Amino acid sequence: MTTSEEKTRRAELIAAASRLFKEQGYERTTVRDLAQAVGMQSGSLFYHFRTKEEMLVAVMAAGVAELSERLEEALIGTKTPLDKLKTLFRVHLDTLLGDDKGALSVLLYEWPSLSDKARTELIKLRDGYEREWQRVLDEAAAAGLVHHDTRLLRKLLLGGLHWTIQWYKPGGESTPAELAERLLDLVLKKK
Amino acid sequence: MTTSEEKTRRAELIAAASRLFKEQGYERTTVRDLAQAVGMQSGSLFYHFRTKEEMLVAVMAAGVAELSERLEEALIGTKTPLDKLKTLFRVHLDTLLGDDKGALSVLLYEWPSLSDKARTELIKLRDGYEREWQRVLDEAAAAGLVHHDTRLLRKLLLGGLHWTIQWYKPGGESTPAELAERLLDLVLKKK
DNA sequence: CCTACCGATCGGTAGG
DNA sequence: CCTACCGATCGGTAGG
Repeated sequence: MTTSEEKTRRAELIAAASRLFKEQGYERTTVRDLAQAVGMQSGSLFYHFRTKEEMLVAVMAAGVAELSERLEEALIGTKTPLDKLKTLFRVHLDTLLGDDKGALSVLLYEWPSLSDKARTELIKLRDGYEREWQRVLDEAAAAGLVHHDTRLLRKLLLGGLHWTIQWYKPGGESTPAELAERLLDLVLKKK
Repeated sequence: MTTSEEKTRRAELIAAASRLFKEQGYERTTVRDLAQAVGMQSGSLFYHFRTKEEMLVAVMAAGVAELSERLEEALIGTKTPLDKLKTLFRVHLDTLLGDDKGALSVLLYEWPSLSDKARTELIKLRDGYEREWQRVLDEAAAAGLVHHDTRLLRKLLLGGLHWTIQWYKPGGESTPAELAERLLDLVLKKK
């Protein structure tokens, strides 16, 4: 079926765009780069996406969707507030530093390239993920595990985790999972 | 004297570039934008700077220099480890969120636009600032104020502080100085 | 510092 | 999805 082939091709383009946008940045990636990465002519891109920006939106939406799904799934098996807290950190860093194809890092760092309309749309999706963080942090604070100013704590922690991609080197002293544990330890009031 | 006039003009260009690079990003700012901001023709820019990238380097170098000077100056009047810790947070957020013309935020977010050569040069300057953070954190840890894993703590905190510019809104519930205090409180083991 | 300009490249389109 | 192309814009330069 043509439709399913088109979906596959579209998915390939999103995967390639994730990688290229992460490596080179959105602005420095040309439509010719993108087309070449999947073996088509640059004009053919616009059969799948109306504009280059639409590709960015697709990448970012895929990034937040994957992250939210992973977190939701990982939280299912958890019981204690501490378990949930650990899961928050681990899923975030595994996705950002580990097996992610780049969509999450594009989501974090390419906001300035979005139009106002697209930004508004994506903020809604991102807020869903942050609300999940807020819920888990509130529960942890109620259990005395972390500081009670959970809204600010959420911002500090997410910022700190987002920033790991600026300095983390794979194959170094810590895996993403180990790093998650060490970072959590920095803000834990008791164990 | 022509020389001092040239210096003034160069400083004006760096100030304009700081503002424009912060507002629009380096890639989306054109040499025509930059020239217009100081009232000259676009070709005339290249009398002051050899390339557009040289302007970015100048902005980033100015950003880290100002930040380091501010911190050094502010630390002079401090005595206790807690005082020094507070100064660390306050200077960083005052500069980033307050009166800064934009150079610091450009410094933080435009690394991917640099050539390898320029990046190496700027890393050295930035490392000086981070070493100062490390010293203060080590002293605070020795006094039992913060977690002993100060290297990772430094990364978490600097990341968290850098990220504030993504969500902080001037005129909101906290001034940069108040925010600094609240954030420090999140990682303080005792007071 | 201006004038006048250039080659390269960009995102995107028409027609098939 | 390709071919062939376009107008706009980009960073940068030569000559004064």
